[in-house]
Amino acid sequence: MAQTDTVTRILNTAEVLFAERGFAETSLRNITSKAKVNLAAVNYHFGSKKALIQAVFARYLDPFTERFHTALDDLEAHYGDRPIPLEVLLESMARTVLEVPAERNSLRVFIRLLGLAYTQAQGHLRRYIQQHYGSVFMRFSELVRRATPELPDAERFWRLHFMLGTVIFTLSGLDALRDIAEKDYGEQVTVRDLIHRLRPVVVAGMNAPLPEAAGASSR
Amino acid sequence: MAQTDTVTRILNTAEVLFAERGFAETSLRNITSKAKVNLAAVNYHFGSKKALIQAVFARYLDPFTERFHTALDDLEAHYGDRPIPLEVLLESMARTVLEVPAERNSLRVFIRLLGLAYTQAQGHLRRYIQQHYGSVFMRFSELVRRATPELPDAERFWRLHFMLGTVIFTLSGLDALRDIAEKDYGEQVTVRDLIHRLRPVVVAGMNAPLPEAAGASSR
Amino acid sequence: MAQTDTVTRILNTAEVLFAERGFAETSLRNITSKAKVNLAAVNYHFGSKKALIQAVFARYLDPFTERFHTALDDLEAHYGDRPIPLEVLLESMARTVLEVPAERNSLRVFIRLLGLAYTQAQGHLRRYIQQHYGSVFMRFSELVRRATPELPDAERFWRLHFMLGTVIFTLSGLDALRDIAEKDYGEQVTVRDLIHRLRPVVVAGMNAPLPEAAGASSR
Amino acid sequence: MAQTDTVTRILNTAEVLFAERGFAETSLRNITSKAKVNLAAVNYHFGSKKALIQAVFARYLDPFTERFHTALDDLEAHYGDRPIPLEVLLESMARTVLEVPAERNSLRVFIRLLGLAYTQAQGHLRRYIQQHYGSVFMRFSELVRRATPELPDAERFWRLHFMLGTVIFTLSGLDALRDIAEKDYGEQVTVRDLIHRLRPVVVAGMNAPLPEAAGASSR
DNA sequence: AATGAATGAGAGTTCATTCAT
DNA sequence: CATGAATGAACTCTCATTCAT
Repeated sequence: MAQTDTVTRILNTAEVLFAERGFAETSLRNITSKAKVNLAAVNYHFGSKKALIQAVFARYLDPFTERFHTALDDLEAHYGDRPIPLEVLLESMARTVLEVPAERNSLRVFIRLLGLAYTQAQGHLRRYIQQHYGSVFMRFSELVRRATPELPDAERFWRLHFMLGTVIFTLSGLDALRDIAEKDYGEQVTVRDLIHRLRPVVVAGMNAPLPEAAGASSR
Repeated sequence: MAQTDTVTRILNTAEVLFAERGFAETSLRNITSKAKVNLAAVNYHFGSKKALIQAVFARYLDPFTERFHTALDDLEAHYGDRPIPLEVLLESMARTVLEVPAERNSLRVFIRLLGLAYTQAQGHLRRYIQQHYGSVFMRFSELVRRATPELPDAERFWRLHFMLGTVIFTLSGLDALRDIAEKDYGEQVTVRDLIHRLRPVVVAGMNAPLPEAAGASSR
Repeated sequence: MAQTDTVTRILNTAEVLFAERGFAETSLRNITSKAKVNLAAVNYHFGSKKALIQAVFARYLDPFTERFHTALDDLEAHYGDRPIPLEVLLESMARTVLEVPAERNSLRVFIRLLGLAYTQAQGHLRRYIQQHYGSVFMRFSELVRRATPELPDAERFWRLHFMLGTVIFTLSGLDALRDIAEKDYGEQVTVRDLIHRLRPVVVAGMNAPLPEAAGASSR
Repeated sequence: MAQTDTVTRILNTAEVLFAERGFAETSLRNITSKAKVNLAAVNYHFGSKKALIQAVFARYLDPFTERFHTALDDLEAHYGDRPIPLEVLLESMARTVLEVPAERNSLRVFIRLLGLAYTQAQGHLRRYIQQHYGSVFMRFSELVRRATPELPDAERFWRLHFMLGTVIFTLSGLDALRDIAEKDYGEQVTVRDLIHRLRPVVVAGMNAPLPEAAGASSR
């Protein structure tokens, strides 16, 4: 058992390379040669490159989903019929996001992968994520709805995605930004620091005043 | 001159395909065949695929930079030594962003390209943008600094990028989101609507209270 | 014993797939997955793909050879020194061909396999068949020789193969032809019907007048 | 012009290898290395292996079809309303088959390819041939119908295919048979000799008496 | 007796780029 | 100024076979 088994080695290497360079730019040869594994092993164990990509995500999202459901169960048990405050919900989500990959010591990778999932043209991946993990997001959305009754539904929808963008975009582009920040402000920033910084911004964003009625909105 | 010349045809086609599928996923064959242009034409006119990508960006960013400088000149002339309010700065930027591609009728494409520039592993592109357009961003940053004197420098740096993330992420992932929004809330959303919605959120985010002192954070 | 044993399952599946798609186009994975058998089982039980192909043939040809020898024994016993008429010989062969796979309920598969053996580039198979089953064909040829004393030896040799071609080609390409025939003439044809139709044609072909002397033929 | 151009070199090599070993058993690497041509050239010029296979056929069938139509035109002009005798039709077809590839000095290859087209599992090829060359076969069939008015339509259909089988099977398996014939009967046989031998057999087969009514035709 | 894991070889295809014309 | 032809490299995937257990 001294040497990690092939499947794990592939997954570990793949997630790092995917996160660094994207899906299309990472070839199976890159992965297998770095993982010191036969080229055919990917197809043997996963079936295809697409399936490998999905497996990389599943390894993060499966435990995340499970824990997040549990966390929400606890919150609902505690608050009963009263709505759970927005801050608490966000806090709970953030904590779960931090916990899961912490064990694998690669939060950065996880976030970066999430970013890629949104921006890279991997339709199959978007479908996969929606199918397998859509329900937990729906549950969270519904709780957010109860926490922000004053927001029109459409507005809340968009703001959730605004905030999603804030988080994913920042964290997934972290490497480049971190270099600049370090040079200019002498700070060494971890993902945890950023999440700490993000919290008030996200809350303020969600609670921002409604835009004035669109009035003579052009074209 | 009846038929648009080769270079323009390539640029027009390339920007659409890049925006739709990303850089790596768009082959020169895709571009040249759709543009009805010889395969070798790209290398002939631009030298390489990388140079084509940069040219696509330059066609947007050159006029943008010029106009934005002008707009900032006007503002500075008007406000003199007084700091320009944050809302005004953001408003000015938004207007310029909207104006430039409006002439080419492809705001969506522009935004999507910006998103790709950040998330796709095109180091050369990031370098190119920083080299050619870094100065205008620096000027804008400095003005924001004066508009938000109470924010620590590092905090402002990060918040600016948070907000950049909000905007680019949302707008560049627009197509997918728009489908959902339309189905669920019966809204048909344009980029302009979204910018309208984004404004209060961005302002609130920038003005959010500072995070409580991080305590003995770090990883 | 309720579940058929591995070897038989492999043979059953292999013969069907080979007949449907040919040898090269049928992979061991196709066979083993459809047979619900381990991939390595083929190599374990048969040694190689070639050996499997031969085994598939042997399962038909061994009983065929045995019965055909018996049938010819009977005929020789009955006719003594007199030559056995051509029609009788053909009839006897046809009956044997029909009997053997009838038990396995897959005449079509058998014929199709025979066709493949001739047309697909499996040198090893041709050699195998010739080695193991050449003698019964020789015996049959000799009887045909006595039944058609007026034919020059070379002519008889070729005509036998002409007729072999007629039969194998028709029956092994049956599926495609059957579709056409059914559509155009509203007939639903079985292999038995075709053999019924083939008989007079084959006899007439064998008894056709000799070609006029080739004159100064050559290529 | 000293060295034949790439496309022709590919076609020449491909047709020989296909004829020798079949389609699936011949790799593009086989072809391009033997033709001393870059591997990518096949995809560049033909698009895919399938398209190459079709091109190989078209190079024979296009001139064949044209000439055969001309030959049938001549016959119809000569016979007017009277039916063209079966022997004349077959003779005309045989002559055309012999003429066309004679110029390319590779009748054997052509016939072998035809055999493969029927027996190898290349659905696309069967479709291609039917689409492009179905009409000339239909025209021929109709003339045969008028030449054999006493035959029921279905019977004629099947007999035509019987005879097709005779010819294609024999000629395409020629190499193996020729070896035997040469050893046993000291003959050296050319395709032309065989066609000479085939003629009376085919005619006799077409004119064979009808099979007795199927009576108690079993399953 | 049987199998999951692994492997080297080779398949067809696509790529950005180059070059002679 | 422009292009058809060509190319070497790299791609994902499938193959029959082997081997430790």
